[in-house]
Amino acid sequence: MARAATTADAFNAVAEPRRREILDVLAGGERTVNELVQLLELAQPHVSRHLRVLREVGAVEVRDAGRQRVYRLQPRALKPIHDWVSGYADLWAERFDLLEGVLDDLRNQDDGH
Amino acid sequence: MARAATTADAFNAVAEPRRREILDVLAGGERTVNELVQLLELAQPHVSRHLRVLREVGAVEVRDAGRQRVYRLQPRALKPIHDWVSGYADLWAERFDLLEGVLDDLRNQDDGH
DNA sequence: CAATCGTATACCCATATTGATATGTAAAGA
DNA sequence: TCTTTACATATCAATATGGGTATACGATTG
Repeated sequence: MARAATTADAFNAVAEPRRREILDVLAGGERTVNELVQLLELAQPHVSRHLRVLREVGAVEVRDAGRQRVYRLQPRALKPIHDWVSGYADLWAERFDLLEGVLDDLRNQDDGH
Repeated sequence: MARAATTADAFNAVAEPRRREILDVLAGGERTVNELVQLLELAQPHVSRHLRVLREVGAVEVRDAGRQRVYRLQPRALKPIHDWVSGYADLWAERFDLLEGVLDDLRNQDDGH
């Protein structure tokens, strides 16, 4: 069995840095494929394929405008990621680091004896 | 060129559901490899390899305890993910959805004429 | 020292990937 | 209608993957 498809879920889709860049650009407003090509300095077919992946996980939506296709962000698709990682956000807060330090010290003292 | 390595960064490491499960378990406290094997119902070599990936991105740390190896969470490694996705968190808030709806309506009216 | 336990690593396989390039297609313009 | 524009898709190559299984290795135990 191979690695999960990038279209499997938002986690996989967003693992690719280029796709995160695309989303970052779209966060600033709708964009045409060509606009993305120029902004990201990527080949057009690559942009199209990245957009396809993002579409399949629901992170972007398309709208036809003549012979252009306008993509826009659909940030809700990122919510599962946010929900998951937020559960860890507390754990690296400073106060927890301090606590962790204390606990480490206690452990080391135990090891020492 | 193939897909980026899972060890390239936290985003890639965490794209695998099994690795997220491992982190979720470790969020509850340190665990031995065997404990993870039993909790996750995965083959031991697979757990070991997943742990290796998580180690390489700094998401877990190991401690030797006799012939066992105790893994613990290092949540700081997930901070880049949280930082990135938090930028989108506002965008799916209800009030923004409402605003978005209004904007869509306006756009459609324009298209109609 | 031999046997066993707890982990890590090596190997094989099937698969999905990204980049590059070429080609197909629908819309707009001459 | 022919051409150009704007995208999407197909194909090829190289590669990293995760699962399965076998095996190697260090620590503990007898």
